[in-house]
Amino acid sequence: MPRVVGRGPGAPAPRSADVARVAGVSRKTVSRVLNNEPYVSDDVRRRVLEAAGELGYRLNHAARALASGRNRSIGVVALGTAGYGTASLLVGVERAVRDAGYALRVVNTVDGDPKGIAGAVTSLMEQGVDGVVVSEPIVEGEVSVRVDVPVLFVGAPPAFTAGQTLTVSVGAYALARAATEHLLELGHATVHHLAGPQGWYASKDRVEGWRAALAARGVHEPPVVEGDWSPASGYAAGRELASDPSVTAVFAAGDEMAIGLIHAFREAGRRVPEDISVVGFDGSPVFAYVSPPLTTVRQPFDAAAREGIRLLVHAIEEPETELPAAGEPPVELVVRGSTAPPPSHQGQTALRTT
Amino acid sequence: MPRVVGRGPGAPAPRSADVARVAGVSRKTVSRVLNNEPYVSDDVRRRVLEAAGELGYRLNHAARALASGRNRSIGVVALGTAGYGTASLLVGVERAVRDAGYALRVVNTVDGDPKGIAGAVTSLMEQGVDGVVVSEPIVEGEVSVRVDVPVLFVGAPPAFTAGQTLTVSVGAYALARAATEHLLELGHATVHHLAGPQGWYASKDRVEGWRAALAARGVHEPPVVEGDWSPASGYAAGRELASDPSVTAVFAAGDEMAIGLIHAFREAGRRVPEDISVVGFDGSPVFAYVSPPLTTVRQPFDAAAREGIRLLVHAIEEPETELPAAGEPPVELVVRGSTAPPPSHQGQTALRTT
DNA sequence: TAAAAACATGACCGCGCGGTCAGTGACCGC
DNA sequence: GCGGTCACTGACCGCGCGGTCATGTTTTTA
Repeated sequence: MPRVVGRGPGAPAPRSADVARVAGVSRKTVSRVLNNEPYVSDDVRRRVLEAAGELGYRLNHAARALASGRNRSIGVVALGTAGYGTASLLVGVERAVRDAGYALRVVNTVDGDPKGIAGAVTSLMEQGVDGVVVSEPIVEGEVSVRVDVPVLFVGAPPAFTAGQTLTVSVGAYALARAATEHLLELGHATVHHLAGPQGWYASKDRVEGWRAALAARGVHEPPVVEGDWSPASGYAAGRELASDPSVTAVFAAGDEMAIGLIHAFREAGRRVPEDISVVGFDGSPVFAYVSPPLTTVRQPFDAAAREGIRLLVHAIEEPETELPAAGEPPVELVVRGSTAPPPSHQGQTALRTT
Repeated sequence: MPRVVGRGPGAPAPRSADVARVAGVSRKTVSRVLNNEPYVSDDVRRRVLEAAGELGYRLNHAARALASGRNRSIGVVALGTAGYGTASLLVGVERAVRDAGYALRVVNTVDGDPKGIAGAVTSLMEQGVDGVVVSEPIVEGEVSVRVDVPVLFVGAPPAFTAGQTLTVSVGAYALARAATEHLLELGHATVHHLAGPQGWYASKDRVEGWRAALAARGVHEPPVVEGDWSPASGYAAGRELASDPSVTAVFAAGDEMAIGLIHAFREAGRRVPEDISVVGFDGSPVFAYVSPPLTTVRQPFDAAAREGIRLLVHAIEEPETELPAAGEPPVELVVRGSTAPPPSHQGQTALRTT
């Protein structure tokens, strides 16, 4: 059973001066050891660390931040939903931030509303962060925030005006294109697209990747259907699309929307994948275990988070030097059971047994 | 498009003294306004806030923390997975913490390993938090950490030894009992249980709720099958259980495990819910859209987070007074399509058409 | 009309660190 | 023996705020 040991009410927390006294060195030397500065012998370093351990000394980050002006912490503006995508990204960011030796502060926004983002960023600036991460799904609209630290936009196009702003791609364009091409290669005449909400960058990249794949084959581009990432919105879209017999393949901009879509198709008597193929977007592992198992493209959340934090930390610690270029992440298509050739190509496979 | 406006390199951030100068008041009065202390006229308050807005003044939390000893921030030890449960809880905690006027610091642990938790708590203490939340799924084992702030355990039994430790229930026992009773009421002779990993509190409560429901009806208790929360482990368990014809109802300790379970049953030719009923645990909305739609019990993440943070903030701000008692959250059973009477009761419903 | 409250000032301390500076040995190679 | 690098010491400043104290100045109340 986890046990929590209190310190006892009367004992004040030890300070670096206490450590110095116990180790028999000067306070400055303790500071050198704790900050890995040079000109400290191994023997003294060991003694200082021993004394710190003995006393249960913990560095006071607030005092350090005040004195040095550096906080060793990074703030993230996240979308306050429990979806697989946003949660994965947050987990990846936390790990990358931690590995870089920084602490993480989180502020959620209820939706991607620009005012909410501005407020969240302001709140983070007050808390004293050295850098800010704005997590993938952000909405268009003017957001003017005074920021004097580098800002990383995950999954946004690299087109911002002022300040130290960075972007890291999650490869959404390429993933959307790969998903669409997969369906075209199976023989579908065209591919419909169930997109995310208008104005979200996350939606836009996927629409463009889908569009590019269709254009490359000179295929007719059907109108985009719009959802809101929720399975319910996928279900609603599916009820519309099911009534159109020309629909044989749909690329959904999110796994959960794809699940709603498939449910609506089946309710309408359209089998998946025999009558209609569906590809999702994200790569949630659990949808390998539904029927049909969902074909999807995997977003490289961990890689994007690591790469993004690498850029951000570089911008924080060495603002002068050029930023190392970020490589595009690999495209990973996960073919499972929700995609197949269109009905017209299925004569020989004898799937019409119902 | 979001625009980020930098401050211009040469301008240092304004301080409270600058605000005081512009507003024509003393620095102490500015401090009073910002901390909502009494003895400030409305007129002065307004002038101070105007001056602050004009200068783009932002309070320096590090300096405040150093001077006052209070950080106005709460740390969370979370499980570093992207599952619906953990993500929902984190979102709920973030909102509750923010509403209480505190900032949130997050540290993930790779698994529920006690050493990891100890390290995470230490890291939070260094960062200077006024309270710590240890998120639901923690493992047994001695974890001795020096903590001098209140600690909230979410979903753990209220049995800790020292220090200011609080617990808040997510009602897992009652939910597990309700899930099991639902299956028994449908006429199943007994209910099997696919549990989470041994040693996790989250598992234990659910096992006990299930056991209590069986005992209350004097029903035989089959051996517990153990998974690791993943759909893959549910699938593996399902392959075992499917070979036993006496299995007609399973209560899984997580929605994702339930999904894996159902997949295995169907592969083995056992229909759900006609041959075997399955109930999950969590209430992820997306599983309303798979076939069969998953019957489950909804964990009150938001309510538990709010209640827990209320207790924690109370312990932080008024350590002397007694803690207000926490009410048990309501039990919410979501009956969907994965549960039905056992095969022996289905003669009249004509479901045997294959 | 006097006392008491409310409203505000200004000066100073200190929170626990990082940073700077001047200075001291001890060891090194030449 | 000389300068030079390394490994420290000790003293002091200041980061930006909260808190305390002594000292008013206005408004409200008895």
